Amino acid sequence: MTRLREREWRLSPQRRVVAEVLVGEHVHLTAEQVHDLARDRLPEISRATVYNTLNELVALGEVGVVDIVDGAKRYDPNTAEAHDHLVCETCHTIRDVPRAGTRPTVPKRVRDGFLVTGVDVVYRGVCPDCARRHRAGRKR
Amino acid sequence: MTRLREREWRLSPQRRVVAEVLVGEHVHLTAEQVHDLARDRLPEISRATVYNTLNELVALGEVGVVDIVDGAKRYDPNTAEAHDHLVCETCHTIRDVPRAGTRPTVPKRVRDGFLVTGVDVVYRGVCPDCARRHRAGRKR
DNA sequence: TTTACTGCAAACCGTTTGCAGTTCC
DNA sequence: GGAACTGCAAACGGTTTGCAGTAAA
Repeated sequence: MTRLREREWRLSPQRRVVAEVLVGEHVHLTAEQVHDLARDRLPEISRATVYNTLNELVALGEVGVVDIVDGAKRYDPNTAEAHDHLVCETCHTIRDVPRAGTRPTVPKRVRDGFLVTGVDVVYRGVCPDCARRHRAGRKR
Repeated sequence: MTRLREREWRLSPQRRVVAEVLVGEHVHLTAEQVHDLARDRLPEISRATVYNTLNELVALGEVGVVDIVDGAKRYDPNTAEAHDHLVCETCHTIRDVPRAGTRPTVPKRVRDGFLVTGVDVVYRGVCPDCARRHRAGRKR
């Protein structure tokens, strides 16, 4: 992540911190979460700079945007391998799902001149934690 | 659409108009578009009422929400048969895609206690009109 | 008559933008 | 030194909400 950028980018403390916050597996932070985490390391960083930096990282292809739940975009540093998402309808956490087997396709009759360039698959459900909490709730 | 509702709902001119606007095939209107069309028939109808009514129709299961492009939710009256969506990245129009063949599933290892209740598939690409316009643009 | 719905306007949330000041190269 | 970046605050687009008034049953 760091390497590539040094060739394209003016490196500022703010940008470094935003990039660092996004390192990891199964990371799908909202802009606000990124801002909070970034402020832990660099208290003066502004919301505008976080948004600007996130948009630049997206434009550079360094992070992806996941916009499948509750209004707020999530930023996903895993652009290396294509993957789908499994989202909990209750707590809105997201789990990455590696792609396996055949991908769904649009039947020829329906496609009809439409150039299809990609497919997004989103699985929805209830995560183990929320399922447990829900069971506990009923019992009480 | 009308029938079911009469058992659940207080029927007002505003609500009737919103419901009527949403009748049809391949209908994926934004709230604002619904408001505009509704005003053609009932000029005094307010934005708030349109939003309230749309939310009620969604809660009743009479219409679905499609939230896959450019910030604004689309309202989809086709809840009878499950279908996927094909969206043009350029003009943001949406085409319904009937489901055929097998649906993608989450590998057991990844699922791991997560209860999966649904899968959304979104195909992205360029519609014939936009592709044509794009070609014309290059030629010029 | 009563309860539920409407319209208005203000509030809201996530995000973007204009601008003056600052920093990186 | 100059272009590029930052922070602030205001503006934005889509959506929701509080409230006083109105209308469906």
